[in-house]
Order: sequence, then C-alpha cells, then structure tokens
Amino acid sequence: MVETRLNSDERKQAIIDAATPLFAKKGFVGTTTKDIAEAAEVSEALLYRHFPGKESLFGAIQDCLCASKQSAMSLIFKLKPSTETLVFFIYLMVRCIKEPMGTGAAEADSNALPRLMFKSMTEDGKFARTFLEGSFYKLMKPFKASLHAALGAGDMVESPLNDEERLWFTHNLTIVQRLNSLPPEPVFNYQRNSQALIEDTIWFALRGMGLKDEAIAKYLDFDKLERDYNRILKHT
Amino acid sequence: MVETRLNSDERKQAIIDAATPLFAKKGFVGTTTKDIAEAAEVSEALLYRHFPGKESLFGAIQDCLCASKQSAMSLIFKLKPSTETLVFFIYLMVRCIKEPMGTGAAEADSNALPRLMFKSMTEDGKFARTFLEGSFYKLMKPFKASLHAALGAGDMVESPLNDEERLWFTHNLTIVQRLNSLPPEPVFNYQRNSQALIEDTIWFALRGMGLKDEAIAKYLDFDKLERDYNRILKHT
DNA sequence: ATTATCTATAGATCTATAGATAATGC
DNA sequence: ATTATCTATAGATCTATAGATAATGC
Repeated sequence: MVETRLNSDERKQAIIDAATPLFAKKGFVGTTTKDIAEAAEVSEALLYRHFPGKESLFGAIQDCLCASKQSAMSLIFKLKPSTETLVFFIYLMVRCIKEPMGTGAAEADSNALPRLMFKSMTEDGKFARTFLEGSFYKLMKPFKASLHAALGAGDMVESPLNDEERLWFTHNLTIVQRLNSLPPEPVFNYQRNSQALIEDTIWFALRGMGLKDEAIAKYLDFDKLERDYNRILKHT
Repeated sequence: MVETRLNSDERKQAIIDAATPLFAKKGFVGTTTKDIAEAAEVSEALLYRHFPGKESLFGAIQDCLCASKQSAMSLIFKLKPSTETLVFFIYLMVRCIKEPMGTGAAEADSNALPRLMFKSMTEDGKFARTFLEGSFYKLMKPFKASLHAALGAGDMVESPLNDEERLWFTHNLTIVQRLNSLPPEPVFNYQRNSQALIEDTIWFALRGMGLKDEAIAKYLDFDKLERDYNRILKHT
C-alpha cells in the first residue's frame, strides 16, 4: 500500500493529519478505522501499531489540536492596557476566530478545530473545555486590564455586566458565526458579506460591552486596526 | 416485551419519543436500533414495521420537533410596533430560547432540540435551516417593524448594522448560552447565575444593536417585562 | 380476520490482532 | 537485526428481514 516508509513519529503524525478532518466531519463513531486507513494510505493494521486503539488516536488528535493553537492572540500580552488596546483586542479576537491562520502541521482543514469544539459541546464538553483553558481563558487577564483602563479613562457607560460576560459574549458571538460557516450552506443569513459582518460584529460587541459612542467613533478605525495588526505581527 | 398493545400511530409516536433523546445525545450513527428498541421497550423488529429504516425514523423525529415548536413567541405578532415592543421582543426571545416551555408531546428532553440543531450545524445544516425557517425567520418582520418604530422615535443611535444582523446577533448570543448548558459541566464560565445572565445578555444585545442609554433606562425593567409576559400569555 | 408484536437469524460492517514480509540502518 | 508495514481473519456489533405468535375488534 505504501511506497515510502516513514519512521514511527512521522507516520504517527501522518495518520493524525489524515484522521483529523474525518473525525471532525463524521464524529468519533461515524469515522471507521477503514476510512482512516484509506485516507492515510496505510493498512488498518498499521493504525494499531501506532495507536493502541481508535480512542487513543482520537485523543492524540485532540492533544495535537490543542498544542497547535498557540494563537496569534498572544501578542496582546505585550500591549499597554488602554481603551485603544481594548478595541484592538476585540478586533484581534474576532479576526483570529473567523479567519484562522495555519500554524500547526495539522491545520490542513481549518474547520476541524471548530467542528470538534462544537461536537464536543453537544456531548461531554471535555475537549472544548480543555482547549479553551489552554487558549481563551488565558486572555481574561489582559482583557480585564484594558477594560479597567477604559473604565478609568471614562470611556465606558455604566453597565450591569461583569468582566467575564463582556469577554465571553464577544467571543460567543464570533464562534457562532464560525459555526454558521461550517455547513455547505449557512444557516443564519446576516445579509452581509464576510468583511462587513466582521466589522459589524465588532461594533455590536464594543457597544454591547458598554463602550461610549464617542470612544467607538474615536478608536474603531478598521484600516488602522489592520495596519497595527500587520505591523505588530512582524515584530514577533 | 410489551404488555400494552398500542395502535400504529401511538406506537409510532412512542418510538419517536423514546428515540429523540438518544439521537440527540449520541447522534445518528452513535445510536443503534438496539438502543432505540430498548428505550422504547419493544423489539428491534417492530421498529422496522413502523419505519422503513433508521434513516426514516430520524426524519420523523426531525419533522416532529419542527412541528412541536409553534413557539410562544408568536404572541409578538399582536403587539403594536414600538421601542417598548422591541425590548419586550428581545426579552421574549432570550427567555424562550433559554428556558423552553414544554409544548409538544416530544418535549420530554428539552435539550434534544438544541442538541440536534447544533449537531446539524456541524454536519450539513439541513435540519437547523429547516427548523429556523419554520420559526425564527418568521420573526424578522415584526422585529423590523419595532426596530423602525424605535428609529423613528429617536431611540437608536446611528449604527452600521443592518436589521438582520441586529436580530441574529441577539439570537446567536442566546443560543450559545443554550449550547453552553448542554454538557454536564459548562464550557464558558460567565461568573453569573442563570437569571442575571439572562438580564445581562439582554442589556448587551439591546445596547449592541444601538438602543440609546436613555431608552434602555426607560424600557428595560425586568419585573415589568415578566409581568407583561405573564399577562399576555393568559390572553392567548 | 386483522393488526401488533416477538424470536431468530442473515448479511454486512467494524475493531482489533496474529503472523508473515519487506524495507531500512548498522 | 530491527523496525515498518501488509494480508488475512476472528469476534463483536449493527441493520434489516422472514416467519411465527398473540392480542384486539368485529
């Protein structure tokens, strides 16, 4: 079946890469070892040389996805807390979730991660929780810092919301849109193209979390945000 | 296996009722005909007397769920478009999605519908689309009417958002929270109890869609909204 | 006499393993 | 000589059907 003999680690990774989109699309039970073997272009028996069982392969995939997502968002830690940073933060978050940049080797199908996330949430939620703990939960601290800076600067109206809600609501809004783009035809029709939708989501989120209209007018400049984004990326 | 003999329709419904939570929890492939037969307390063979196959049973379940959801939201059609109605509308929507009231017979497990919705979206999205077309898509018109009334009354700030985005963003925010409550342990930690979370979601959504702070202060009174809700429900 | 239901089982997968074979690295 | 890989197959499900039996309604 194979012509090229890979060493153990390479083959392992090759199997993981081939199996990831399958599990993402059809779920754990829906994906057969035969499917995986065919996608990876090896025999079924070989799967069991590298992984004790299907379950273990699935676990390896999840670990791999968690590890690969050392998000571009980490650059947020370097910025000084301020209203401006808050806006940039939200911009970054919406952008990163909606248009993921391939970092890891397993990012062949960029829909795999969101698919598995949502699948996980309709089941036991373990994978989703583990993944978020390794990524977005870490962003709460810098987010709070900029939020408090904005409050101090008088850029926020009074609001019943706590810090966590402001971040998660924004995050949530973005991931549903990611979810909406998974099926071949979208489910929600926002009547907007992708770029406008991103911008409007950010506007909605910023105002929703309590940013004053003057502050939105002052700091929400998408051309500038995109320029800043590209500039900062290079310095990393 | 059975002691009580039901007629064809009754047995059909009983099978649907028993199978719904199974499909919702474990998905189509994850649910075996044996599971279903056991849950419905009949033999596997009987399933095939009532449904040509597993696929067909699953279809019947989806039809049933779609039919059963003649939501309480329909009362919104009777109200006069206004800022007040807009606020009530959002209140109703968030409330209905987060705390579904059992209407149909198949509502034994109230998580079944959202589970199937989200599962569908990670696959072909067909069920989700069909369901929404029969429910929430119909609410766009009355929503727009009240939104325009609010605009005319000077209760909205200028915003780049279109009408569709304003409704869907609010809807989206709510369904993620529904999704978040599906797994045994939530994935997002909002640091709020259920009631406060509902209220804050509504605040965030109203402000996000552009409602002026004065209008929020004027119309967003949760005690009054709940009273109105109960009063109007009785008249139906 | 008709309709609902069951028991038993065929045929098709699916996971996993045992044992044989071919490629690589010393 | 070691490690990667394959072929063949056992054993466990899973869907679906054939044929027998028991309950209901006239």
